[in-house]
Amino acid sequence: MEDQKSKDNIKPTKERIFNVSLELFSQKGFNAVSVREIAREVGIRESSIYNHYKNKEAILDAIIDYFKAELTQSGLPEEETTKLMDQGPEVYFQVGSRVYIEQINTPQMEKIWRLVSIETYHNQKIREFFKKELLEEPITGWENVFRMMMEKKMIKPFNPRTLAYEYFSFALFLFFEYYVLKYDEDFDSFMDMALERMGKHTDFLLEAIKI
Amino acid sequence: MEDQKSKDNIKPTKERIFNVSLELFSQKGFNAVSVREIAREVGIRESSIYNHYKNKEAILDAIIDYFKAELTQSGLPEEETTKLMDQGPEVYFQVGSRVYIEQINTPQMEKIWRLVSIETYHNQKIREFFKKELLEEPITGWENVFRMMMEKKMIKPFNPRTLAYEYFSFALFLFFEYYVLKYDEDFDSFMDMALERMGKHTDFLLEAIKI
DNA sequence: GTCTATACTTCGATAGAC
DNA sequence: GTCTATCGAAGTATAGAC
Repeated sequence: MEDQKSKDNIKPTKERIFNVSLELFSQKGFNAVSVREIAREVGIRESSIYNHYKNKEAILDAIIDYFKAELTQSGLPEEETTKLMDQGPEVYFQVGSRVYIEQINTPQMEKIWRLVSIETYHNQKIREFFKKELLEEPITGWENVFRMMMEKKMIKPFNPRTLAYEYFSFALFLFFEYYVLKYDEDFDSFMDMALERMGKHTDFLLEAIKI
Repeated sequence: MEDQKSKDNIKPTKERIFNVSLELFSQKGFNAVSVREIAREVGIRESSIYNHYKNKEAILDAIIDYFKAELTQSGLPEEETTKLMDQGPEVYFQVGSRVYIEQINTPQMEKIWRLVSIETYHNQKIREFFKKELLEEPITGWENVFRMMMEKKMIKPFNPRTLAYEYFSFALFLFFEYYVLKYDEDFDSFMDMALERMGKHTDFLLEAIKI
């Protein structure tokens, strides 16, 4: 099997610019990476970058677009969700969140998660994306899950939106703690850590609300 | 009463540099503010800045030091804490968190909270500060609170650290949502929003653990 | 599509007169 | 302690030869 370098070298230049930029942006942040540095790492002159992307911002836009597309196609089919829930809330949280997390945590996506985390404030496009796709959309999704569980008499009656926040804010906290505060430390991956701690969190929440 | 501008003009230049820098850093982030811009806003030339601070980084250091000092002296006295807790967990959470939040939310401090939020990743000093003072120290503090409540048989037995995370991660989530995602929107202040939503969160948590 | 060369801008910081 | 003047470094981006 070829190593990463030789595999990258036969890829089109535009794709190599994309990969190198993502790697550097996710490590240092957008502003801290220069076009010169990207070009050096790709192995071309900086002027050649502009044959593939209009400017530096356009590279970031391409990364965000890629991220959006990956997220959009990662949802579970409706019928799978219903089938899973019929096995009870415990199974739903254990299996459901594992499947979901695995889908959105490829090595490529890990870098983009990191980039989104560290640039959420500095870049308006990323901020809007975060608010919509990583906050509002999941909260509404979990609100619906809790409402369904209530209708199926699996859990006690609560305000489903309150439950959604109780559940999901902890996930966002883990996300922030891992990607922003502790990225330099020696975790294996976000997934291993998150799954274990989300398990404890879910146990606590379920104990409080299940019938 | 004098307006802010004339009050600022009679202050020492060093203090005016501090205030202007804090204002600008908290709005745009450290890197996005130039020494020229600070000087212009203060009303002096940029070379004069260096008579008061060694360099741009030193201004940021001064702000962080000020922030640390304010936080250190804002704790409640031990006896007050105990007295409050003896009135039951509901009172403790309602009154205790209100007093605490009020102490650390002066207009000056709001700007620093914001600055810390948006520069946590980009600046190593701020990141270490965040991890220690705004994450580990409060978590340990709340862990002790829950342990005391358990010893006083006010709440059911749980892992106190788990409870600390259940309680405090929601606060950090609100903090992040307000200072990073929604700062440009029309909230009155973090406090009004946070107190109301922390109330709901605390009600839910207490319902789950109280005896 | 890549190269060399360079324009243009902005930045942090310093020297030295007053 | 403030000013004028200026330096050197680094950044984005473009023109034009090959």
